[in-house]
Parts: sequence; C-alpha cells; structure tokens
Amino acid sequence: MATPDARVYSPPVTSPAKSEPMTRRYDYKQIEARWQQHWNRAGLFAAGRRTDRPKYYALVMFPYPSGTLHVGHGRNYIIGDALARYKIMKGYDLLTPMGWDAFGLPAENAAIEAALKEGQPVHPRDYTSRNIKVMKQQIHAWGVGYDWDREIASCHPGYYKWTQWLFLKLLENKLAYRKQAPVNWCPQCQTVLANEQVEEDGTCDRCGTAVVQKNLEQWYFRITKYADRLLDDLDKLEDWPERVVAMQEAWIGKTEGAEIEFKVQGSDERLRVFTTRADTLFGVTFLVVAPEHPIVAKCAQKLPEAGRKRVTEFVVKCRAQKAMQRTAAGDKEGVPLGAHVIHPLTGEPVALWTADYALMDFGTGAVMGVPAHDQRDFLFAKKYGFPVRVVIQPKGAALDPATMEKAFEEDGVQVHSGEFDNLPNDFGRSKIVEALEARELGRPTVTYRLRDWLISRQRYWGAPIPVIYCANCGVVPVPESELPVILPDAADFKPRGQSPLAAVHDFVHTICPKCEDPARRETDTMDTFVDSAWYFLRFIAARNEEKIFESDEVNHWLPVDQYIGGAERATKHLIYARFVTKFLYDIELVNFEEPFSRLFAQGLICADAHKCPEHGWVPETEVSAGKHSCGQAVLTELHKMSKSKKNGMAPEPLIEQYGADTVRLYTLFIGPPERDAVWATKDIIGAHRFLFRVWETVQEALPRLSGVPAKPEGLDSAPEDVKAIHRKVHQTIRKVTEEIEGGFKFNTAVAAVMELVNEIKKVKSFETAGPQGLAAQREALETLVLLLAPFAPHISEELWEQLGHGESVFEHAWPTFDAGACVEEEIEIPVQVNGKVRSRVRIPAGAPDSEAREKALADPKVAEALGGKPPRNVIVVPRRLVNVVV
RNA sequence: GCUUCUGUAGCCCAACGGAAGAGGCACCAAGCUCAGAACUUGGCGAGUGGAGGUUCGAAUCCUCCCGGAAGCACCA
Repeated sequence: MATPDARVYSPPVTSPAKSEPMTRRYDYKQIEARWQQHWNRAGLFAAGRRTDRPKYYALVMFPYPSGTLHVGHGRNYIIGDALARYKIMKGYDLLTPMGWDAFGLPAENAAIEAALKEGQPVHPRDYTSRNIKVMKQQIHAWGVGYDWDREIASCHPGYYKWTQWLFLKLLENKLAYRKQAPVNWCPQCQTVLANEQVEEDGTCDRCGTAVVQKNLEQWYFRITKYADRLLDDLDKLEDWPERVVAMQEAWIGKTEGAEIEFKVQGSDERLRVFTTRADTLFGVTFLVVAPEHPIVAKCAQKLPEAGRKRVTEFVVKCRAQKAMQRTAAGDKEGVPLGAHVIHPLTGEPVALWTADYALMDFGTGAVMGVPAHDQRDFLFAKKYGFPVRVVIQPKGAALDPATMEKAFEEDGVQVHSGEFDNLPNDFGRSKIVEALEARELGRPTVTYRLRDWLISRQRYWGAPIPVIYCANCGVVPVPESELPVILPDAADFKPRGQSPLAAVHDFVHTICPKCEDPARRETDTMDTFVDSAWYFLRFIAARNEEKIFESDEVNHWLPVDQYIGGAERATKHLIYARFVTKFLYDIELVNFEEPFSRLFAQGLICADAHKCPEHGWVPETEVSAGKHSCGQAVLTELHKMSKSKKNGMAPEPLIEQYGADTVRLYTLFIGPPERDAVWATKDIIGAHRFLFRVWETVQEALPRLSGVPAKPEGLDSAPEDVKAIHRKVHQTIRKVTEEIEGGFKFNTAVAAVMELVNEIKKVKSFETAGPQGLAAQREALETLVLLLAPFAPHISEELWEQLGHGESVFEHAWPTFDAGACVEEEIEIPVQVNGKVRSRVRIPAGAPDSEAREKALADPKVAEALGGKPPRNVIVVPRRLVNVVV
C-alpha cells in the first residue's frame, strides 16, 4: 500500500438526544502526546528509582544512526519497551538505556560524496547528529521510553576516550599487537575498502574497479587467546537462542587433529601439516602448501628460470583472487615447487606443490594430499596425475584406486599402513599420532577458525588508535593522562591514498611521550566493533570523566538480564563483547565473565521490494500495477526492510493515521517475535479496531463504576456469565503472564487480551447482578487495562485514569491471578473410541478419573460405537479426555 | 556441502503426545446508512508439505523425501 488510506472512522459519540452522558472519543493523538510528556516528566524510565527492589537491566542493541527508522527497526524497540514496562510493573528497579553506535562508514561516505560532488562538505559529525535527532524523535513517537540521561554516542570524545583507554589496557596486557596484513584497495577511488564494500566478484561497490590487495602494518586484538573460553562458556549462558550459539560455535570453529612434520629433502627444514585424518597418513601421494606459504618463495629461488616464473605467476594470480572468494569447491589448480618431502613413517619422497585450495590462514597452511580419502585431494590428483593409494577399506568391500570415482571419506579398516593394518581407522588414527610423537615428528593439535581481530581502519570517522611512533622508542602508547586523542575536525575527506588523518599535519606531528623527540601519531582509527564491544558497560557511568566506570556499580547492574537485538549480530558483535568482558574480568575490573545472561534475537520485518530494470530498487510509491513510474515492469520480491532495497515502511504516516498504540500492538501481534514476519499494513486495522473496542467498552461502563470496588465478593450467587468473566479474568492474567515470561510471545499474549475483551462484551448481567456484578465488571476492566499497559501504554494510562486512579498505571503492580478462580466448575471432555471422538461428557472439575471413566462408558453413543464389544483398555487423561480401546 | 530454523483455512498465525482453531486480516449475510467506508451481530472455510514408523492416541516424537529462510563454506 503506497499511501495509507485516509479514512479513519470517527468513533461514535453518544447522542445527547438519548440523554446519556457524553462519552469521550478515542483521541489517540491527544492521549499519546499527553502521556509521553508525563513519562518524561515523571522519569518513569530513570534507573535507580527503586533501589530497594531487585535490578533488571534490559538492553536493546544500540543502533547505527543511519538516517531514519522504518517499522522493521520499530519491532526491536517495541519488544524491548513492552518488556521494560512489564518489568516496571513487576516491581524491578529497571535500567533501560539507549545510545548510538555513531562511528562508521556511511557517515564518512556521505561526507566524501558531498565533497566530490560539490565543494559543499557535510561533516560526518553533522550528518550523524542530524540522524540521531530524527531517530530519537521517531523512538519517542512510538512511545518507547529510555533512561535518556544515560544516552551515549560512541563518536563523542567522552565515550571514545574510554575506547582508547580499553585499547591501551589490551596493549599493556599484550592482547593488542601489530602485524602486516593485506587490505582491500581500490585503485580508482584511491582508498581502502572494508570487506563489506567489496562485491562478491572482487570489485569496488562504488566504482566497480577490481580491488587489489595492499600490505599494511595493522593492529590486531588477540581474541584467539580466548577461543577456548569463548567456546566453553557458551554453556554458561542462561538463555540464548540455539541458532546464535550454533553460529558462534561454527565461527570459533575448534578442530581437533594432529600436526605432522615432513622433512624437506635436501634441507634441514621441516614442513608441518595439519590434519584431522592422521589415519590416512600412509595414503599421502603429494603435499600442497598455500601460495602464501613461506616455503614457496624458498623453493622458487632454487628452481630453474621457467619453473620459477610459473610459481611466481601462480602466486600472483592467487593473491589477486583473494579479494573475491577463491572459487568454492570448483576447479583446483596448482604448480610443482620442484622439491620433495620425506614421508615421516615410510621415508618415501613425496612431491611438494603449491595449490590454490590450501589456505594460509587455516591450520599450518600445508596439507597432506590423500586422494583416496579426501575429495579435494582426489580431484587435484586426478587433474595432475598423482597416484591414488587406498589405506582405509570399508567393511565388506574393497576399493580399487583405478575405478574410484570419488574419495572414500567414511570410516573403515586400515590397510597398506604397515604395522597399523587391520585396525579400525579411528583407533589407527590415535596410534599413528602416538608413533609420530615418539619420533618427534607429530603431535595432537587443536586449531580454530577464529582469527585475531583486525581493528585498524584506514578511515577518518572512528576512534583514533592512541599510539605514537618514535624513531628512538618505537611504538609508544599515548599516556592515559593525555586521552582522549581527539579526532581532529579538519580532515579532508577527498581520498588520497591513505588514512585521512595522515593529511592533518597538526595531528600527525607530535612529540614522543618518552624521549620528547618529534614523533608521529598512528593515523588509523579503530573498527567500530570496538566501540560497540563495551558500550553496555558505559551506560552505568555515562558521564563519568574520571573512570571508564565504577566497578561496584557495574557489578550491581550487570550482567545484562535481557539483551534484545537482531540475530545478524550473532557472530561479530556478540563475540567481541564477550571477549572484552572476559578481558575486563581478567584484569579484575568486573566480576562476571559473560555480559549478557539472556539474549533474545528477534526476527526481521520483510516487505515487498520492487526492482526496475533501469532504475534498480525503487520505492513502492513509484510503483503501480506492477510498473515503475518510468513505465517499465518491475520485479517484486520479498526482502527484509532496508534502505538499500527501498522497502522500509515509515512509521510516521501509520502513527498519524492509527496512533502509536495501534502500531505497537500490530507490531507485537504480527507473529512469533523470534521469527521473520511480513509487514501487512492492511492488517493494522485489526489492532486499531481492537483498541477502539477496548476504549468503547470502558466508556460504556464508566458511569456505573464510580465507587465500585474491583474485588468481587460472594460471586456464588451471581449469574453464570458474571462468574464466567471473573474466571476468564484470572485465566487471562495467567495466560498473558506465562506468554511473556516464557519467551516474549507477545503475539499470543495480545490474542489472549483480545479474547478477554470479546468475553467481557458478551456479558449481559453486569448491571442486573447488583454490586457483585459491577465489582466483577470493574475487576475485568481494570485487569484488561493493566494487561494491556506494556503493549499499548498510552490508551492504558488514559483509561486507568478514567477508572479513577490518580497514579500512573505503571505505578500499579502487574496483576496476579487467583488459581482457585481459574478453575472451571464443570468441564466437558471428549470421549474417544479407538482414538475417534464419539461423544462428550460433562463432569465436575475436580472429579476423579473413575467418574470420567464411568460417565464415558455409560454414554449411549459410546455404547453404540462399541457395538457390544467389551473395552480392552480405557485411558483417562485427567481433565482432557477419555479413550476407550476395544 | 555442513549447521540451525521452518512448512496448519485465501492470508498472518494458535494448539503440555489428547476434541485440529485461540486471535487477527480477507470473504459472505443481516442490521445501521442516500450510498460507500466504518460499526454491530452472525457465518463460510484447513485435516496440518509428502511417505513411512513409534503410540490407545501424532500438527507435535523418529526416519526418509519435497519446499522456504538464515548462517558458515576448497577449514585439510
């Protein structure tokens, strides 16, 4: 739907002619403005208001201020806000802060583009603060509340001072180090590109030029040192989605195997390979190393001219390829290095090659080639004519190397393996490793897929790395007292082939803190993931200028009780934050090892996206009847809402037309919160109708309810429908509470409240049943308002006030249910014969199984279905059903 | 290829191993309307992606297959 339908029905106003009191109309605009202001003034979301209560830290991932928010972003904040309000009502001292992950590429790119187009520069700071202003306004409009006094922005010197401080601490503890590494470089744009700016085919995402690799000295954090703890402690997390845990496990990628050494023929050198299949050692017919492996160059030097050229060309080609993914599982290529290695157990010479399928950054960068038992090796061997030697035989079959069409990678029995013949291969594996260990030619090893974290960025809009390079003293950390190293204003964003900061003379040139000779500052900035790896701690001391935080305060509020955000941050941010927390634990600044006890990964909101063959992704407003405004037919696909696909739905028109409460309610109702959902604007009307019905139901009852208590007494003599609604009220409290507690099932919680309203509307006897009837009505309506408050807070506040309460609905406790009141007096249960429902019987709620059994067997329809046959078995499921088996 | 998730009325989605339907959208009918929308009341509508298995009983558990999503992938 391009433009929201302008027809909002006007709520009926009771006609004065009927001489009934004028009821107020549901003026959501006025109501929402009023209560938003009230919450701000009253400090509803200020943490530490109730220090006598248990704390609860609810945190929604802070966003990157990219522009404006769409309804998909809204889901995140609304879920968090509903939880926060619920926890306030549950009596917690709630902390729910918000901030901005404000350093990063888009702001800088906007500046570069503006600078290139017309000499009218937009400073990233202005771009960022403008966006923050808009987004904050949007969050307010949703009725989402935070403790804004703790607001932080990672681009603020008061924040990045401590990001730099954290860097220094890591450096001090030898967890930050420098190393040469290739970066993506676009020769056209004259700039370094982040990985995400490189397209799949290895071209620059802006100009389409092929990206090349450039070697630069860069800073790393030694996260691999924490690999085992990051993996093991996943077990300690109280409640994280399985899929996120699975992703982290895969990301860390712990592999147990063995390292085996092959002596290089005619040299003292030993080449180490990593393998998980030591059992196939006797099947080795060649050995390959990654093109980047140091031995490649050494071998190449000894080669005759032609061979050397071949190797060099191959290596150059592979390096160029590295920008894109080296073709997955496709053709394998290699060249001989003109050398041989010695098999550690047989002493045979084995040919040494370099091949593109060997990766330098996994294991040791060298692979033993076992064509018979590894598919990649098999393909490579077939291509270059290496022999296939079978050393694992499947049970009850014999493999013939001549006829094999693919590698045999399963388990079997060792053959052609000398003293290890006839052993099951999994046993043979450890025996072979033992034998190698005895000869000091191998040992069990563990490798990880996790790499050290490269944090250098040759970019302007980030926190400067606080080190100084001095000709005399080398790398010198900036003294703590000189932090923050201020990001200078005057950087020129025109790409010039190095970090923009390198062009800022006053920034670069400084004096060495140690020897006071002239020295140069580091001009790279930090990866923005460093900023976000610790922000959840800074909320505890957002304005503290002396310290990163006070440990005892952090230890009080953390770990975060509930972290909410997208699963797309499952690996990077969530692993980095865990790493930093463990480091802070190790240096005794915090007393917990995991930052987030519970994580909730909400699903994404999708919508149709339209692609015009000429104009690319186009907004829905430019599409009608399957055609773009340019006249071309568009391709329409479902995609998650995003700026790039131009399919984000702005919240403002919806809030304007239906109100924030309606948008919130629909967003919560759209489906299971952890699952992706399709935004369907036409469905919003359902949520709006519901709120309107709630409003109306309360308005109708109000004139009768003043002075009536909310506790109905002596309902035994009340009419059935009044008794039933009292029961329904308590059942609904139970249901809604369980749905929230048991995994944020707001969709079913809202449905339960809708059900309650439907039931309330059916009751005929509230008035005729006297005081108990009215008390039951008040109980029902007040409970309804309380249960609705976390989801649709504005209307709930307004109705709560109308019901005669002077305090905010959030000052009132979340309702509790009376288990006794939930129990039905009489229940109907189905009776099955051989699993098919044949009849129903009514029994008192507390009746024993025997009564259900007797009633069922006495039922005429059951007797008919039995056809005179005696029951062989009767299964009674208490309160649920009876099954008669013949 | 591997890992995780997922498939229930026209659509979005509920159902501790126990009556296939809670809620919403759409649709139909009546009421209300000059009319449409809105509103009120009532109604229609799947046998749970497919095939087996376990069970007194399966949407739910197991196996295989088909379809969708996400993450990781020449990881030795």
